[in-house]
Amino acid sequence: MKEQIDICEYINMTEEEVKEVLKSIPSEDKLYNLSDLFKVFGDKTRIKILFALSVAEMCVCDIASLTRMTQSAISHQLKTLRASKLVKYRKEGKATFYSLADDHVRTILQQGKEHIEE
Amino acid sequence: MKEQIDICEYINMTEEEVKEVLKSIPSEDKLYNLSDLFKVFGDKTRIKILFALSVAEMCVCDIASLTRMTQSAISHQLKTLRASKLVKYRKEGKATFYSLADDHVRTILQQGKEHIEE
DNA sequence: CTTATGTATGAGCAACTGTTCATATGAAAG
DNA sequence: CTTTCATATGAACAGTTGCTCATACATAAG
Repeated sequence: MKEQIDICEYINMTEEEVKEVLKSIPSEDKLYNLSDLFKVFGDKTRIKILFALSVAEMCVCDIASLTRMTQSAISHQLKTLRASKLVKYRKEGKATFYSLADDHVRTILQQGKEHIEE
Repeated sequence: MKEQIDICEYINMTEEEVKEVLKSIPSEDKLYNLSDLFKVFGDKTRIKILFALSVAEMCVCDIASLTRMTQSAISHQLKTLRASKLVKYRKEGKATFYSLADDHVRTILQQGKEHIEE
């Protein structure tokens, strides 16, 4: 990231607009967290898991069975989903049951679906 | 992706639930498009651009200036954003002006922001 | 104790991604 | 025509990612 303001000769905006635009761009820190969050949705296996969990709580082997993925692959991805707080879990004997953490997940998936279906 | 149904001895769900879960998982084709869409949001530079454009239409050099990125980097990313139909553009003389394609973009960004701010 | 089952995790590797650099294209000005 | 400015794009390279395989851990059963 270089110092690079004014690469073009003029800016096609009023100073007022420039201020507003700069204000609208979140801090580096938030941008980092935000892009990290969306990266999690950017994988077929993980959205598959999220769609499945949006219906019912499931244990790891259930998820692996129904998504037709290996236990290891699912376990690795659940770790990612846990880290982003998109799923929560509870242990019961040998099994671990996962479910969606909150409703933002459903909303984001829904909006995405609407966008591609247009 | 291997044949891998029934990796565990029993499924902890009723047949009814299994059916519902399988119904909730979109087709491979849709999963591909969906994860591709979210991948686009999974990059700091691109969300920066989207936040900027959510305020005002801007030309490439404006975006580069205000996001403090090189013209080339921005141009490459705008290509990605165009491909996902998240931005639209119009040419005017030497310049190309970009703007947001629709409101799903704003909603998705907003929901993401809410999630990380909790 | 030993064994079996469900889950988690580290290493390794192929595939993908985002940037830089060099260059091409296209429109306006001289 | 040539030059200049705004934008687009291809190649190359470093960094990242998601899988598999092997293995470790934890709980339950024998």
